[in-house]
Amino acid sequence: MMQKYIEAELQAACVAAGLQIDGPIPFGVPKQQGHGHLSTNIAMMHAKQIGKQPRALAQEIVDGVAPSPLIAKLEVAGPGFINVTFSDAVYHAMLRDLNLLGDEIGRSDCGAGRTANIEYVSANPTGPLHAGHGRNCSVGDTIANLLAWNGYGVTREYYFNNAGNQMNMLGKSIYVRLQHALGNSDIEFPEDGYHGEYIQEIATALASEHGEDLRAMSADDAMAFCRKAGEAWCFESIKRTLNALNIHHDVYFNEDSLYGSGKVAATVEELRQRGLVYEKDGATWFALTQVGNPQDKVIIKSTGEPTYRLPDIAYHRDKLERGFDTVVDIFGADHIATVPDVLAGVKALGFDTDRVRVVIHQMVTFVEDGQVVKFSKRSGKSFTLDDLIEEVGADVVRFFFIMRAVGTHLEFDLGLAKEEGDRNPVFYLQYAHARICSILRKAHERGVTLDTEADLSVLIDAREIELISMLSRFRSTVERAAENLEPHVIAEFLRDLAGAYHNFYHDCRILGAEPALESARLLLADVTRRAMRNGLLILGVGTPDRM
RNA sequence: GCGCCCAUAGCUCAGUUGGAUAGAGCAGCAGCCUUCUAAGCUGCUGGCCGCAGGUUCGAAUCCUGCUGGGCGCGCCA
Repeated sequence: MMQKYIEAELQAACVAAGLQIDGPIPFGVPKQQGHGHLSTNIAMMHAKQIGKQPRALAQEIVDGVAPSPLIAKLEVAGPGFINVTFSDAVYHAMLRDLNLLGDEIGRSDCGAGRTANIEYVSANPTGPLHAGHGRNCSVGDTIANLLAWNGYGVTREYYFNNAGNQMNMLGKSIYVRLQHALGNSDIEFPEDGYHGEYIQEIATALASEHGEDLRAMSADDAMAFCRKAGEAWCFESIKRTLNALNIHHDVYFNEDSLYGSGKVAATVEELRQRGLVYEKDGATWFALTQVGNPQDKVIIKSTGEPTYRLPDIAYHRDKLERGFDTVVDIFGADHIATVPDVLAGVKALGFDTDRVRVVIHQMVTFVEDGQVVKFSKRSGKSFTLDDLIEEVGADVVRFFFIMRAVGTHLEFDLGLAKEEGDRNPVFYLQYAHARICSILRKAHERGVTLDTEADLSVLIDAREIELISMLSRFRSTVERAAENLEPHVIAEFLRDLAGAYHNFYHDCRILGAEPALESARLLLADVTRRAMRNGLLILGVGTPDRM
């Protein structure tokens, strides 16, 4: 935002100095105080090609910029940086512009006219979501929010399979528990069955509600009944959990529909026509080695059933055919193996794989009191996402799961998450928001009203300027986070924003200051409130008015 | 063995796509509330950016090779 105030001037000066510049001038925000508000290395980048010393070239450029009331200082520093220090008036102008954005502050239209499909969660209905699923849920939903905030038409999608072996095993597991509940204790529980407590819960419910009917059924019918009831139970559980996290999908896509529509068969056929499919050992293979992948993979088993790979390819093709400009997949690191196969598949079918963006998040470790907490999905003592939400709250769950870069292993500190105090980073942000709301309430009580026309030139404290500077970076930060599909960038930004506000709050008295100053500071606080609120909304975290 | 990810302060992590003296939080130490929320603020302590080379004006960042850890490598998803 600051750049537009200086870029044209510098561009002209560069041309005058004999530089050929294509594209915008690169700017950075110096981290060091005393290096100005904005910095460019343009002279260092081009010094060599026109045979000048970097510092000399930088000086030449600086000399070519006409004095302006907007620029307080323009100087050459270090090996050849050009540092720009704006006058306070620039910040006052920026704050005025930011205020005019109202509740839309932080919103961008850089994705306008484009559509994006984000597929996340996508757990099969074989059980409740476990705590580790929280990362996929939170990352996916936050990315969807980010794209929406940048103007994309966003579709949130959940892909599931309710027809495979896993579902049969779910039905069988429930069936056996049910038989036990009905008194047939001689049936053995399947080796690789689902051991979770919820299986027992479902079985007990079925026994009491449909015991007589089930007794009358054949084993196959009863098992099918159990499978169906199990699926319904699991889906209800999953949706309830997602609801608690404020996650709502637009589309639930059933893998099964790809068979009904003939898309799976068509995919095999088209790959075959391109010479990428062959039969071996009774199975049908996808010749991935022909497109540069390390090994061929089975897409239809000798039993006639497809492996997950085939419908996955058909599914991605379907998403691309639905016309989304961008198709985003959110996968855990344990599913990384499918990515090259699926991409190779859709590429072989003639689609541009640049439209597909795969976010792979690393695994989560839960830690308490310095000890790693071990949970095994099959042990029966699983740690569900519901348990986690109950323990630490939905806001903390969402925030903790997105506060680290997706590519790094996430250590989820349960002790820290449970603290409702100053050590907990979520509260630091919410506290800043609540504090501002409190002041606005108090101002209202005192009859002090928000004045959009307030004279902002009285804001000259370093804390005030720093806070405005932070606010001015909000939109570009949201754009960058969306562009790179990096939710944690927002969390980092909001921490800095909250810090800048707390500093301002501490040093600059608002209520009771000189009327002009009070008015200007109140406006600054309110713009900060809206930015903080929108940032928290992007993260799907609550925005309490008081704490 | 092969593929992907990671390695930065005692701990957990940032680092604006290659910039200046590498930053936060927590932990530790020392301060700040008769005034808008102290869930806050200020200061101090703390570093071979895993190791070794390379690329260039300049590398935590890019390339190569190691070391250590995570996740995968199925006619499971």
